[in-house]
Amino acid sequence: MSSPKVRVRFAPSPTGGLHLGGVRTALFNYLFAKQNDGDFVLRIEDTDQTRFVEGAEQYIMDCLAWCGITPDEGPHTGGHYAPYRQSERKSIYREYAEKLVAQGHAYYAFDTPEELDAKRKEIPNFQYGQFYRSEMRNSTSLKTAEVEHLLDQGTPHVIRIKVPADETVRFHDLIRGNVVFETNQVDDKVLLKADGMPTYHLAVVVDDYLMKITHAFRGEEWLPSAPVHILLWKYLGWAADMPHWAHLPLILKPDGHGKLSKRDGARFGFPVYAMDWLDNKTGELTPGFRELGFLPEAFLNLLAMLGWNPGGDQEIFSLDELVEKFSVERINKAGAKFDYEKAKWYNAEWIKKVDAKRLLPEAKTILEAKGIAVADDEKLLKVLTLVKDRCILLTDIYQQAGYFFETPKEYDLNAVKPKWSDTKTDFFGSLINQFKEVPSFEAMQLEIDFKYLCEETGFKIGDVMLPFRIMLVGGKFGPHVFDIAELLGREETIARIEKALVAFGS
RNA sequence: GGCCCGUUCGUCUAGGGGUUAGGACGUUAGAUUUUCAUUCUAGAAACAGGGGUUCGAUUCCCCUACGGGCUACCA
Repeated sequence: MSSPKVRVRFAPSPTGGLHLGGVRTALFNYLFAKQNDGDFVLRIEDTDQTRFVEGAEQYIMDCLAWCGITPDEGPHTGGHYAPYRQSERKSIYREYAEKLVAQGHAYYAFDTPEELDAKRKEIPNFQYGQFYRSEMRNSTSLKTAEVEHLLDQGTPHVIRIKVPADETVRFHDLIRGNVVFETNQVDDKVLLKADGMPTYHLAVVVDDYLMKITHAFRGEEWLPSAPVHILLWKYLGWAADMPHWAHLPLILKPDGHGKLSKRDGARFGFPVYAMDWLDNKTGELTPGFRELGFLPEAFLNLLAMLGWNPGGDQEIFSLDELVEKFSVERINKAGAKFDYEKAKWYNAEWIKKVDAKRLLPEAKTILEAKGIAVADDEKLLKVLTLVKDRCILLTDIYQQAGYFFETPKEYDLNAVKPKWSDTKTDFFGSLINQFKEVPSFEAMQLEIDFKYLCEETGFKIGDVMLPFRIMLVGGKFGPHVFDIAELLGREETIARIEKALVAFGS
């Protein structure tokens, strides 16, 4: 019998922005699926109605689309296993929970939140499980008649798994090897909440089964609850179909204290979310990698290298290469601290690597945001070719390319004024005349003429080169001056010299 | 506290019973670029500690320490 088609899922909760770790989980799922000609499923885990955030689901879709790892099935795409939102699957879960109760693997519990709180205060290290189960109000401790009465009255209740005593749960993790838990340490997790919604624990098992998921990649934070899931797979009679587990190492804060969270962005000065996230309630904007100027290629690349590597010296990988080279065996066990400096390096490498044409849409957006409307794509393309290697973030395009489309508003006068003189004014006057007559306005020719004029007037090239740059650019940066002049064209170059002469002379 | 997972330069990591422990980011120094960035060259920088096993452990085993995760009618 051949093994079933590989199917993986990315199952986020729509509770806000999608952070780094989430995208990496999605990426690893995607890589594994595509490498094995499998399906990548998006499932929205919106079973907690108190944490549901409007717009978060669309945001997640947009993030995946931006990254280029779009799901084969999902709430927007559809698929054979729809619906893909757990809230829309609500009616499915009760049946399985009740089945577990009937089999004695789960039970009704009537404890109120207040009662649970009290118990937790009273008993240190309280666990709702075999040791205290009998002290609580549930169908294992109450008389059958009383349970029926409570049920008939519609008393709010949950269904909890009945974790057995003195058993050992063993399972194989693709990343960690054999993992062992003693059931005595596992508590009776709630499976079905009082509002009729399943908890993650029930929903993930039922849906993974129903959706024929073969491999489950998720964060390491889920490792402690894995025994509950394993038990559920067994009790539901689906053990043979249980997916292979792979618990991914966490992405940690740069200072190594805890897993990376949304708040760390502001604290360390880097983005944590994939894209800008606007909290409609507080109006708070959490910046994203996309808006800060990251290329999705770079974002994915750096994420992939956080916890995985193919073994060689190569560090730059396209998505296709990642799909080809990815292997679960080479995922690390230890958590990785996020390093923003290295993240920026990946981005700079990708900007260099990518064709200028690829940058066109982003460049236009960035320039337009600064009030520069680019009509001439050809010119922008030439400009980008000239300056893209000098950009670390896409947003650097404004500084590096803006002056090609806009006369400098300010000049770095400190770099010129102290050494300015009337003779320099004369020099540039002559330069204007020369530029007016140059037959073809090309960088090479301009440079030759410029140098010739220097010789003629007795200026050292260095003395007039920098002022010339500042006239055209505004500051001490940018590619070769004569390349800039050529692109600016005769008219604009001369206009800028004339304008700057006024500023420098005053 | 309990349980689980982990531990190679500051960071991401390669390696693996005998190696000058390799690469990358960052950092330092120099070269190039008559601006800045790039680029190039060189340098500093690591096997958490203690016990075993072994002729030999950074590598295998155990313990300790440290780090992380979980411990909700959140995921």
